[in-house]
Amino acid sequence: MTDTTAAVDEAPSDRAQLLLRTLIECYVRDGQPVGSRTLSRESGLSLSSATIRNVMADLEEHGFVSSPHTSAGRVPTDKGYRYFVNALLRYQPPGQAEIAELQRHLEQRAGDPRALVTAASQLVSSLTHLAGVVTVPREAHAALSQIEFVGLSGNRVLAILVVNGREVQNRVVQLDRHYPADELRRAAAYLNEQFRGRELADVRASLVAQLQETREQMNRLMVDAITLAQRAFESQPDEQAADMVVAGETNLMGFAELSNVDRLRRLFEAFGEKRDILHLLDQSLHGEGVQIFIGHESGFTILDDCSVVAAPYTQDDRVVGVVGVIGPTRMAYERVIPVVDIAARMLGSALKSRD
Amino acid sequence: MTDTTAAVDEAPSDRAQLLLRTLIECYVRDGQPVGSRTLSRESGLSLSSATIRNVMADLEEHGFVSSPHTSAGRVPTDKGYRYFVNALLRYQPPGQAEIAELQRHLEQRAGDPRALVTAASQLVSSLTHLAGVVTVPREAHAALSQIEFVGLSGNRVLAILVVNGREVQNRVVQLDRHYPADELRRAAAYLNEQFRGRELADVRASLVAQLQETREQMNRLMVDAITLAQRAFESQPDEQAADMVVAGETNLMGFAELSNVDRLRRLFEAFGEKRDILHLLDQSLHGEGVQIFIGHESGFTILDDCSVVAAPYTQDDRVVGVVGVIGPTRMAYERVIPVVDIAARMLGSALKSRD
DNA sequence: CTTGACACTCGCCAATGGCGATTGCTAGTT
DNA sequence: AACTAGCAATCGCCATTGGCGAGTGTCAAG
Repeated sequence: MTDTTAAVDEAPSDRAQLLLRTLIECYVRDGQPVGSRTLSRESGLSLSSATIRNVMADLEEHGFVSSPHTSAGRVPTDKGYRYFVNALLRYQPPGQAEIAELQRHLEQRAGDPRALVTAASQLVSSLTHLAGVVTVPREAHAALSQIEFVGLSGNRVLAILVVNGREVQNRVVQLDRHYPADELRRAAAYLNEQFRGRELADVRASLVAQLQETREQMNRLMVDAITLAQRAFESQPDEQAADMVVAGETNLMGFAELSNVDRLRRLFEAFGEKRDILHLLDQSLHGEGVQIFIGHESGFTILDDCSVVAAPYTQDDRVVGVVGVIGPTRMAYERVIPVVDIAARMLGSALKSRD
Repeated sequence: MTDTTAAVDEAPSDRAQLLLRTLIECYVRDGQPVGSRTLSRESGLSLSSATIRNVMADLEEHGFVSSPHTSAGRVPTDKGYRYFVNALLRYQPPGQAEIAELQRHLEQRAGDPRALVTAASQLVSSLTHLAGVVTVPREAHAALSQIEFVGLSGNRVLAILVVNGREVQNRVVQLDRHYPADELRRAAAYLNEQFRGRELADVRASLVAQLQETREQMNRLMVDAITLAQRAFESQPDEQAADMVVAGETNLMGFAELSNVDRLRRLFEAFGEKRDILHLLDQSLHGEGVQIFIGHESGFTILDDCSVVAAPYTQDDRVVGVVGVIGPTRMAYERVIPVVDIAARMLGSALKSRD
């Protein structure tokens, strides 16, 4: 323990760091365990393979690499990747052409959040050759621009909410009596005057309060109008439930480490059920900047050989969702991370409500 | 050629038919080539394996079965399946419980075509353990119940079309001048009075005609109203583009014959691109009842070891879409076909506009 | 027409052994 | 003290081998 090399545990020497980086770069490139000979060739250091073997033994002892079996080079562990990502990574941002393409595709869908999210998912997927995952924006910041009612058959009323000046939401409400057209119009006019520009959640709260208040005054018409509105607001649209858009899942087939059909199946089922993945992405929602879950760090065994790179994106300076990619642990982090980062920023600015 | 058995080419004897049926049933059940011994046990006939071998040789000569290699039983060919489906099939309809479940899930989504289609896709998928595919209904039969306009910011107007008394469509139209609220209201009132109950396509045609007519009278207000309406109708909503909903694709992983990751990948990419599959399903649209494409019959090499079972479904006696499943050629046709048939009927009746 | 018998074919599987890549260790070199 | 060359040992990979079993085609006898 009193070694002159001061192996302070956890902190590899400069040389070991360089070798770890080279090893990971080779392994990500070739997908095969990296031996000491290869490393001595590719590291740039002029060291013999024997020396490198010693270093590798240290790295293995500290848990940064491991050998699948006796006579097969070394492979990075999750801990190795983690150290690499935290300390050794040399980012390699996408070229101008790719950024321009990203920009172009997003710009031309400005105004339609759903289309934007789909495009963002496809774009990060195609730029990284991994699976793209983007959660749909939360409507946390939803200012009511306008509300209208349209009577349907059978005591049903269609409520149309225009939110943030551009997004339209429909909700069909089943009522217990028929509301004639002019009553609907008056109710809408009242609500528009009263609540225009306020947050949806805010509006809902006010409605409850007003209903209480007005009911005591026994003003029948008002009570009905407010009841109607309240019904419209309480029926949370289904799409409101947290959701996400996945793109390019098929990119994940063909990675040797996921070629186990059974594992692949469970992974795809996780994409389909969305629940676990959404839960994971939620964690990035509260963080800042790009976040990375390597292998077991995600906490879901389905993602054991996968990493998730995710970044929150904003709408008008408020975090409303996450854009990310899912791929094998062995991914080109130096290229993936900048792509996700940029995509999240661009999605944010494309979502900005500007009127 | 002057054989006493009168092998009139193409028409196997009764005994051969029975054996072909047994062979296919065994093969579908076990997934392994079926030998003469197994067949003599399972066919019910009291024939020795030697006799059966002779029959199999005939069947092979006529192309109904083939042997993967010398000493491995026989496997049905596409032609064998085709004959089986056309002539030998003993349908095995789903039980009451399953039908009730189907009914229940569809009923409770009545009125929301998109949800119905999704549910139908999931249901056929889970009942057959294959991939479910359902095209979204064409809006061929779309009677206008009501139209309303809501002014948005920046000269944009939201047109709300209520169709078939229950379905709601939104279209945002960008106009070249601002339309005040009362003008929008008057335009809507006019259109409702004029066109309520007519087909959308019909309405569109009338609008063009009227525009011509009215323009000559130089009635500015009318022209603007009709122009507005026309804009609303011409902007075909994107969702109108033929689309489909796939469910349970992951069921296809795990079938030995598709376990080739590369083939699986291309199959999944075909699901994602939708184009080819939609094209195939379109063919069922014009047919009647359940239609079956076995192996190469689909014409798409991606589906070479797959069969597609599809049936058109109607809305108010008009064919508007197709419900189907995609699975390996080796599927339990006797169970799958009735399920698809029933699902298509039920989807049709759940879609019926009833007001 | 059917059947039992027989020779033959061929995939599957497990055992085998050589090859090559890589490692840990040790003794020697700088 | 750090590095290196050399060496024995390990182990996966791969092709070969041979035995086993399932199945086939054929043929003569019933």
